Amino acid sequence: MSALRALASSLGLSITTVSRALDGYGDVAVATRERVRRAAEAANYRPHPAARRLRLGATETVSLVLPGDPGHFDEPLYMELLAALGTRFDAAGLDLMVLAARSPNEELALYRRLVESRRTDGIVLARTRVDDPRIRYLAESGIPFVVMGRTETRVAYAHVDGDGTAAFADATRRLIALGHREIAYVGASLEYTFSKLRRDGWAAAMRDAGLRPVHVTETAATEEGGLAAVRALLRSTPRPTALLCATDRIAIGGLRAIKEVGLTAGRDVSIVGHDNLSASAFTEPALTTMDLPIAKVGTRLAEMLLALIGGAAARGFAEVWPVAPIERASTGLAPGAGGR
Amino acid sequence: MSALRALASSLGLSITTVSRALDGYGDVAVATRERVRRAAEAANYRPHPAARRLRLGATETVSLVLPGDPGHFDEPLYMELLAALGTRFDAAGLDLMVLAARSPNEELALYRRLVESRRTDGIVLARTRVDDPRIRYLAESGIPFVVMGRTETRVAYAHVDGDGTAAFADATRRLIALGHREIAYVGASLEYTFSKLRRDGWAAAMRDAGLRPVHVTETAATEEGGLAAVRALLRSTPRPTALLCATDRIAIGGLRAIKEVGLTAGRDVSIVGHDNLSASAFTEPALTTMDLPIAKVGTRLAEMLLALIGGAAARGFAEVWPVAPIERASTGLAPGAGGR
DNA sequence: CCGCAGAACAAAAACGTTTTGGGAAACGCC
DNA sequence: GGCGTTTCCCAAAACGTTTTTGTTCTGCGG
Repeated sequence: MSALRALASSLGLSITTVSRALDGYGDVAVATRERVRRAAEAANYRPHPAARRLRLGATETVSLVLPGDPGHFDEPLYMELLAALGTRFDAAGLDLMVLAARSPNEELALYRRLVESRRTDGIVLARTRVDDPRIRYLAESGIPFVVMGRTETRVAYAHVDGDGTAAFADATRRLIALGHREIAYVGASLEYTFSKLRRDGWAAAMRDAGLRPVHVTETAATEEGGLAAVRALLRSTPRPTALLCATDRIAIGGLRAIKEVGLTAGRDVSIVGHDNLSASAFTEPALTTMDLPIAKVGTRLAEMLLALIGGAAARGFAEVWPVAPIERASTGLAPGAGGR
Repeated sequence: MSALRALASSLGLSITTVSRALDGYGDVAVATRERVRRAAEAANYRPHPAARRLRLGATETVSLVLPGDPGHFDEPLYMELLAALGTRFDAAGLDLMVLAARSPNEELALYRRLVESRRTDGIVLARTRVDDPRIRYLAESGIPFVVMGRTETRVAYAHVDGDGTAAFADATRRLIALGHREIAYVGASLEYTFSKLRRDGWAAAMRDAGLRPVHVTETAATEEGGLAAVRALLRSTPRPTALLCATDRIAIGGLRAIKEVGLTAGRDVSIVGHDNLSASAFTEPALTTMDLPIAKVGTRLAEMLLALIGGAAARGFAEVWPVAPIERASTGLAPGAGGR
């Protein structure tokens, strides 16, 4: 016998009344409502989720797809994002489901399957590309979704992102103030929006200062990628005296490249990252970086998605948050720039 | 009209036949089955999950709770585990749901809610403690669950773990062979099984070599924790010449402590970690560490859980995998040990 | 005293599947 | 030709809720 039915008959009531009492409807006497509530509490009653979902036509579930970029998804940031999303959604009574794409090309198909199978009320999407077919598809499908990051599109989509452009422009200006002139940008593939935006910030600040933004490298957003890219950069002439890296992982690889050629980071070559990984405070020298409060971003994204599921329009939800600079020892005066 | 009903009527069949055709039952003519399959394909039909789950009495969902240890859960390992679990469960048609505990004390309550609300067919549990109430509860509740790691209990529970004891014993022996005598263990809290087991391996190898395992430190499994712990150790007399750290994050903090006092890791002090984080290959010097293939562990755990859900008994599922040593530059001959 | 409104509860439908228990037609066998 | 067996299909029940649509009182105004 269904749990609800058992509860009802034990109380001598109909399941209708019990259900409505638990949902706090007004058409059940206060005394009865309380009696039902206590009994439900005592019996530890919970409505059967599948039954509820079937009846309601809602899945009470939101989903996130881990990008299928082998070796790239392991960024600690995702963990923090997941945790924040999880707690917020849980508080709202929604389940958070995670899928993993096996490869980048499989990703779109996964999203497609997700919405077609009607297993989810909403989707959280991250690691955006400048031209992002996933976002196009989701927007077209009409399913509520929120995005961590940005993309280039004319349709409105709910998102939160760090202001990488401003942050990298600021960082560039700070380096210029320290006397640097040859400042390189070491980015991830520019098809990723975050990488492109950060490059734009760097390039704009360079031009504003009358400098030419010549050194641009695209590489994998890993330590290995950073190592290879910076190795190459340090062989170019004129040799950059400062390196603006799109991520901390790239910068950590860059640090090693600097050491490899006998230079000292923070003195001969300044280097800056982004993400403020926990390891970045412990590199040698400690890495200058930038910080976006991922947990807060996650919570905000969750709230946006809840609103969208509730029927709100995506149009109002577009937020670009400031990124906090974190100065550490890996940046300093340009060599030969003279005292402070 | 339900999708199934629509499909059936468009084919001039009953929903029974369509359902059975799609499930590949033998009591529907091959021709009909194919016809149905093609039509379903064309209509992009998927059974409504909630309806299916209600009827089947299965949630087709498994869950994992992110430990509510603020600042501790961000270990990249979890990401890799999640990805592996996700792909394997997805292949089996199960959804992977993640919850996040807000604090360690809230964790047990979360598991309780999880099983009581009947929202999940199985649970994956990680970050085990020597005395782990979560495992006791789950075992008692009868829900299928698998564990990454071990715990001390008399009940059988399905698990996969790295053989930290053997790995740390081996590492200790290697350090002894390099001439080290004062070898310290820098662990996480010993209430975590992994930390206790690794300490046991170290201690056993020390005693086997006639050395006294005196230097044991418990600290947070973070870079900060490692920094503080190693700082203290380097002030003790006799000063350890080698440090066996329970995790890479601890070791990364330790590296900085070594540098702080003007010593050189790999020459004056050897240091070893565990986890083989991507950053560990890029520390200065590169960190000697150990590697457990987390993705494979995840896949295996998923398979175990599938078997358990299928009715298998937990008794047979207990695996302890070897951990591969990764030699890098942070270990070397003990000072004054004389050439090889 | 009649009728009516409101309060408190209940019967039944609906959500979209899967599966049980047939049932009709075709077939093989004596 | 009758009879059991297969083969193929279907009607209906069931899963456990929520919600729609009543129904039965009670109290009250006229």
